[in-house]
Amino acid sequence: MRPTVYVADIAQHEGREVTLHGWLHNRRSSGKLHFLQLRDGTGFLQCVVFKGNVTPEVFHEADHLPQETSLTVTGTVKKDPRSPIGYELDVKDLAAAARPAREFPLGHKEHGVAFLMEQRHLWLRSQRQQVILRVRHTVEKAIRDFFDGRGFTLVDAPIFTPSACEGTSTLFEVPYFDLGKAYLTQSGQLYMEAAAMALGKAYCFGPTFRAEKSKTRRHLTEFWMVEPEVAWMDLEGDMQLMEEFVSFVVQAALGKHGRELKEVLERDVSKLEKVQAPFPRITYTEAVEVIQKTGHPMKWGDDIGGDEETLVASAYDRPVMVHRYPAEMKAFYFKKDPDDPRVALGCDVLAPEGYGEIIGGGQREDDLAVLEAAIAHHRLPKEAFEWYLDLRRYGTVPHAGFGAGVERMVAWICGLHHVRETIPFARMMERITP
RNA sequence: UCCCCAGUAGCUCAGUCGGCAGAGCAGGUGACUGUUAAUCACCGGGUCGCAUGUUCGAGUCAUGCCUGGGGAGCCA
Repeated sequence: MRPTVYVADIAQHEGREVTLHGWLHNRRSSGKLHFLQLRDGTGFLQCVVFKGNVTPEVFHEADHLPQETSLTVTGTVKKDPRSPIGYELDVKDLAAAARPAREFPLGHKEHGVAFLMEQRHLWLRSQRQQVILRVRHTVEKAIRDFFDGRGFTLVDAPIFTPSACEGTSTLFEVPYFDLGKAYLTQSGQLYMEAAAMALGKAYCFGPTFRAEKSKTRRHLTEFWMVEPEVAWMDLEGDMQLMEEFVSFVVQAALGKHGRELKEVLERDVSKLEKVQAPFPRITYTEAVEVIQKTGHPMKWGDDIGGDEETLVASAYDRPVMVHRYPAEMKAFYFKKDPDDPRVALGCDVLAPEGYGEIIGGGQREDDLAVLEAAIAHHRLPKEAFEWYLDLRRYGTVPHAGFGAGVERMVAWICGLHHVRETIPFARMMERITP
């Protein structure tokens, strides 16, 4: 095999004869010219087969190769203003490595969502899905870079857990030897609190599972979440961390994929350019007033649902931070506001353009007696939380953190209708294959 | 768990009042020296989701079921 040249590096080879490996993405013909669109994972390159430049056998084959044939092409790299990437390959020779055993199911016209999800393993080959997967990769790398650059330590949380972290959501149950039932994690937060008491600043980044029967564009049963936790941090510090985190990740994705977002995904990137800290902050109480002013029926104590989220978020051109929710609506571990015990020191970040909650977090209850009372109030089994209570028994400190959903962030950044396209193989209530 | 919608060719869909199963794309055979989802001509392609019922006759009407999609609740 000759050293492989990639489409992404094609400009370096102008005027030279090179060999590329890839797949036949599409093919057009115009008599004595065949146009082959070669896809190699790094980009798309038009290979021009002129009848006078190749053998009759090669010319005939070039007009009969099916879509997604794997092939090797040799030719001269030529500059051409008609090409979207500025270059074409003037083909001298080509050989099919493997013709498809049967017709490739995905054409270049429209397909329905259900069919595309059934063919997800093949759908990934489309330009659009390639861009989304690359943005996801960049988002995940930016997440790591952000925390690593601020002295956080990555601490992997367990996937098997003995019980619910929050006691509300439905969990996936699995048999666990002689110990009975285990559950797939729905949050690594409690473990990160333990890690923060050891390392000061810690975060976990991994899959999370929710067995809720949610059928919406914002839900998956298996999704990825990053959860930082910081000792000696209050809600104010936490909110500052949130806005700096979101800004960093969005700008990283924009910097690396701005052109693809614009050209392939048709994203209005000017809206992403505005995503710079600080973000607007309003209390839950203020949010309720904003919602009421729009004529939407709502009273203090009601949850902010999807419609209400959009009403609040659409008032700003940046993500909005809604803090100090009614304590009754939040999990047992949230610390109550000393100035108003009706509300918890929690904060949600709502993305603009109707993408909803991308972050949830806040300051944790650090007082042993108050936390014990909260566990009792929520009717949770105290035995299961003894280790968690130990964190308050041995040198308790104020601490805070949050959880950010990767798929919702990617969907927002890419401007997608549904989170299922942001994860390589989505797991949903009605789908577990491929 | 609840509400709404859809299921007809490989794919996307049309199918009127209940009366012979259709189109575009994809595939095949050709034409064309600049195509960008190329275009043009011709050809092949059907368990109308499943079951029961009404009817002389059901893709079409009724009931039930299955599958999928959208949303609510809940959440990231």
